[in-house]
Amino acid sequence: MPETQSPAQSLTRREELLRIAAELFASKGFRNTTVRDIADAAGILSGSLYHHFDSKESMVDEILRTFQEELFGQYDEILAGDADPRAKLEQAVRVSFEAIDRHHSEVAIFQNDAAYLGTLDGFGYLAERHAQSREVWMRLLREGVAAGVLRADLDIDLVYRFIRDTVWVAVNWYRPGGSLSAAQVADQYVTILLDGLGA
Amino acid sequence: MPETQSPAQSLTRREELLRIAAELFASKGFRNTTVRDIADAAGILSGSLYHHFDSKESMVDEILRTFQEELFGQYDEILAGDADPRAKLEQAVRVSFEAIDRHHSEVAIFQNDAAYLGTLDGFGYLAERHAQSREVWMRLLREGVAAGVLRADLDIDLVYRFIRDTVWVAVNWYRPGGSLSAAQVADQYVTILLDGLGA
DNA sequence: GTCTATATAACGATAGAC
DNA sequence: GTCTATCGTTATATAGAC
Repeated sequence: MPETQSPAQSLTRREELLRIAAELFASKGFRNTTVRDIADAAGILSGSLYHHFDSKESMVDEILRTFQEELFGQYDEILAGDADPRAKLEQAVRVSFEAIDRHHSEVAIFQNDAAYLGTLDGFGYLAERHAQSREVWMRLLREGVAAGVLRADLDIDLVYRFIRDTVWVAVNWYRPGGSLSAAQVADQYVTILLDGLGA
Repeated sequence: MPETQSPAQSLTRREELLRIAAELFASKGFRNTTVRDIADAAGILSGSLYHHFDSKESMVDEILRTFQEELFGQYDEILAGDADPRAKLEQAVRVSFEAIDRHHSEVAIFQNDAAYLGTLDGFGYLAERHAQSREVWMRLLREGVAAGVLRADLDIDLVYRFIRDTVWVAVNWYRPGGSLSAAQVADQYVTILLDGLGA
């Protein structure tokens, strides 16, 4: 029925183009991906992309906003839960690796291009999300120290950066569907973080 | 003496331009830094840069080669030393943070742009150095497990990636001359890695 | 929804004057 | 060693035909 395309079909085409763009942004970087790259991968010409999106920037904007709404919803659930401090830290690490597994492209774009994108108009929410993420982890760490399950002799800001970097940078080598599952990686990371490498 | 410029003076000007370029590559990324950006920062016009260098790529090539020769020389010294396995791991972490402190731009370029640069002709040594770095850390870890100072129940490849990522990604927030010295950061990272965060 | 065709700007790099 | 001037290419984005 070419005359009466459903909204669902339009949405599907739009989402398909966003998925293609996200994979290219993730693997080559936002600046290093041209609209011609995206159009080629989609089997159309570059000009045709502008029927669906206003600009290249609006594409990455939509990709990142959708992903971050889901991720921070999960962090909020952990904070609101009634698990003990050590379990909450473990949950936060696991949720992060699940995000790397299920939204690999989006995490890679956020990890590798957020610094540049944050300088553009309309991307101020990236800095807000960054601050929000810091608050989540810092609160988990402070609760852990207060409860006596985390050692108190370390610089807590440095510990935050250690965990944040360690978790998110894994997107650059972790491959969904590979030999190690996200849960397996998360288990070992939690072990190293909380118990250390020492025998 | 304008007629008889010494080699030292030419070298100084060349090194000054490389330093300016390295800072821009590090803060904005290689692809996102134009030759006009470099020339502007140096107070000359873009065409004048080509009196000193063949291309933008040859500039970053010279920056990375010089840095890596020094860094891997230090790793080799650690491997050849007679310290115990745990001390060698500590030394490797400290040497890495000293590199972040004293060669901040170079480390940032290697951390952020090596994946792209490695695809270019003439940059095959980046992959070689990457493999060499892996061998250094894997050898240190295997010796640690064999000596019984490191726990043996973890995936050693995953531990390698954990340490590598954790150490080098710190270049994105560490600032030379800031409130935390490289040695202080290295001390706390070694503590977290070997002893863990658990109380 | 895609194509043809093109506007406009920025890019890396070059040639020759000074 | 730098400047003037510009070439050739590629980038994002647009206008209108189909």
